[in-house]
Amino acid sequence: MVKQIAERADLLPKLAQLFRSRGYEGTSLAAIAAATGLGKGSLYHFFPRGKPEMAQAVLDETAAWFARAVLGPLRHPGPPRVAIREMCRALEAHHKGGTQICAFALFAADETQTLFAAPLRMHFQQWIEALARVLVLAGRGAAAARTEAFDAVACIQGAIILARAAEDGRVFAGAVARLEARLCA
Amino acid sequence: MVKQIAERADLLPKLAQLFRSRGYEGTSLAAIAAATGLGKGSLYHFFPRGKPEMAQAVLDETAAWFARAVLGPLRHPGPPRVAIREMCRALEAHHKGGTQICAFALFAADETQTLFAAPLRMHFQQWIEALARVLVLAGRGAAAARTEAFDAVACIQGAIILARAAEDGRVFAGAVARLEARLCA
DNA sequence: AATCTGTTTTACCATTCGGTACAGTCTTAT
DNA sequence: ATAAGACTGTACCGAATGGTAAAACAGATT
Repeated sequence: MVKQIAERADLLPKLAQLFRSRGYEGTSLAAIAAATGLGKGSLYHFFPRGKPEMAQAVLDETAAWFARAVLGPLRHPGPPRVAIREMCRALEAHHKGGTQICAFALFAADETQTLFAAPLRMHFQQWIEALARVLVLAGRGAAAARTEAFDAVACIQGAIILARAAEDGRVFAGAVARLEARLCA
Repeated sequence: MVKQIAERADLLPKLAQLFRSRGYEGTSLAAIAAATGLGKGSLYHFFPRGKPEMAQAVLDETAAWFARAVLGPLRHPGPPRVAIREMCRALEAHHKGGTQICAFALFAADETQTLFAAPLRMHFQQWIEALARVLVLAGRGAAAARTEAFDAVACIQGAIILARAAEDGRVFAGAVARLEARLCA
């Protein structure tokens, strides 16, 4: 086995940061090459199908993180408030005060990329369902739990947008704190 | 005065639709020319400074609509629940079941367009403040009204994202209905 | 030393990008 | 009638786009 000087996985964080801060269309291969220090040829060695494959890889990695850091605690048996707390901590860390937009929300806004539609729908659906189940464990009725879970996820996504517009990271932390209190009530 | 065959204002709806569905970077002049039926030369007649001016015009028009249809009722003296109802009806109509993203949210996600940062910040700030004032009239304390107004706006923005991801307009209508009930409680 | 494999570099391609130049066509005022 | 101004279509520009081809390089294996 030949030692890999650079690995695909090493590029993903920088790729994710680029896409999340400038959008899919707004991120050029030249910008990616500059940010990673690799030529376009090298990029195509790791992602033979180009930019769409890079975006897909970012989405896959984000989905993996999300399954581990959010869905995991939510689905794990245990006190509801612990699961909710872990979800909130993970979100705060991932979005860094709301300055980093959700990669899924980014592609949800862009309807030209219909190839991402299915994973997107699944992502939010799984999130809402897992959170609703926790809320049922916390004593809510089935229907109320589902609507409350939807509103909670919506509130998170909206708070990221508002935090970016306000250019103030504290508003995101505040929104998450209020959400946690509301869900644990 | 020479009669204007086409007016700038006539182009704005199509421009808004393009930007809102494909993003700023994702909307090319060729696409705009095709959608409007005008050549690039004609477009530059109405918008001498090109694409940024077109986006600015869309933002301005959206801001005008928003001031009329949302801020107006919120600031008008009258029963709080009437103001809230008018806001919700206006949002439902404007976003057409969540299929049409908020033009402001669109540019909030894209940090490359820093020239839109100030209007963006003002837009959401004014909205939250106006709604908070209505909630104070409805009996809330000042601090609670402000956080509740923030969460309400965040919930709206997030619901649009979720509605687009789910490709189901009903979820947006449901979220707005729940919001109205919550605010009027 | 020669080979092999994975990686990087460089140069290049066709297309599209935002934007410009300008000739020409309308409509209206004089 | 004619001049002036409002508008339109076409052709074009340099730069940047996403993407490709292949030579060159490095490290391990033989």
